[in-house]
Amino acid sequence: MGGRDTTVGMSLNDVARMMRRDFDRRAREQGLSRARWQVLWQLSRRQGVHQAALAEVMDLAPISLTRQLDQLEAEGLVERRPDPSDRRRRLLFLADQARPALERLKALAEQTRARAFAGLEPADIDTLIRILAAMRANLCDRPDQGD
Amino acid sequence: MGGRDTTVGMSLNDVARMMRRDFDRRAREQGLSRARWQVLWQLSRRQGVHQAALAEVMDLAPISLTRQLDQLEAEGLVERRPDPSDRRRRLLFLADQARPALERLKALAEQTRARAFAGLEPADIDTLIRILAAMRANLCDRPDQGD
DNA sequence: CCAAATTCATAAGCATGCTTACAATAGAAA
DNA sequence: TTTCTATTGTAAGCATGCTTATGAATTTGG
Repeated sequence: MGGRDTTVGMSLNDVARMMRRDFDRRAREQGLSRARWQVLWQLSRRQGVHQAALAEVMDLAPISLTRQLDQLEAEGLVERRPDPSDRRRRLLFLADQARPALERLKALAEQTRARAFAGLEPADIDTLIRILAAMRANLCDRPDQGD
Repeated sequence: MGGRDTTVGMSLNDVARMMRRDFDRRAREQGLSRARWQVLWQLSRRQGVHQAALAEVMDLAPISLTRQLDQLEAEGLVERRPDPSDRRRRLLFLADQARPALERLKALAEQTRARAFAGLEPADIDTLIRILAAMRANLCDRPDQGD
């Protein structure tokens, strides 16, 4: 059937989903979804980016980010300011008010990580990192490959 | 920053997303999305399951599966028959008409797999399989862990 | 400098997942 | 048997991603 290798991809997907789900379950009690937390997390280290650049970094369609930002701005967790040098742009800033939630969620991510990697040798984790980096390089851009 | 390990989880998620995206791009030209293809694929090896069981296997909420099946049934790719022994249930069958598409999509999945794992040693792939299995076991069920 | 092409943010509308709620049915308890 | 409980499939409505389209602003070519 040749399905074994195909199954690796599925397993990868499964495990990624299980990690997301574990984190979501924790984050939910904090009133922040993963999607929203990731915006805050990226923003915390890129104060002043404009939306298109942040969408690029997050590998999200700009419109998808727009909607998250609408919500986060309405809740006072994010601030959008006009860019004086380009009136199309809006520059993004993390509101100080978002910091505590950000820290809480970071701790939750650590819990999920700890659970997922429990019992694995550091060497295994290093190997995983190396494999994932190679796979990422293989899959980057160039939409015409595969055989 | 302590962020390195958290980043492994993110990388895993990223790579899984990149694989999904690569496959989606290929599958799109066939008129079948990943979500729909996965239903057919699972069904092909589980003829006659009922919906709740299939949802369980696919780790999907039953209602999510219901909608896919509505569509697939309307297109003649899936057949729903009443279960004579339980009138609540509807048993699922893959229509013969779905076989060719299924085979095509399986080939596409193989292309994505080949691209993702290009240049990796078989030993690395085995390691990846082992690590993913361990992680899966770590993350299975039991919603109260993590520290 | 002006017209054309590009970029930015956003809207409209679809796809697919979820939670919650419900009616029909099956099974267990009495 | 009758009643209570659990299971099955589904509806309604939300969350979050996407594609495609659009207006405003910028950049580029001439």
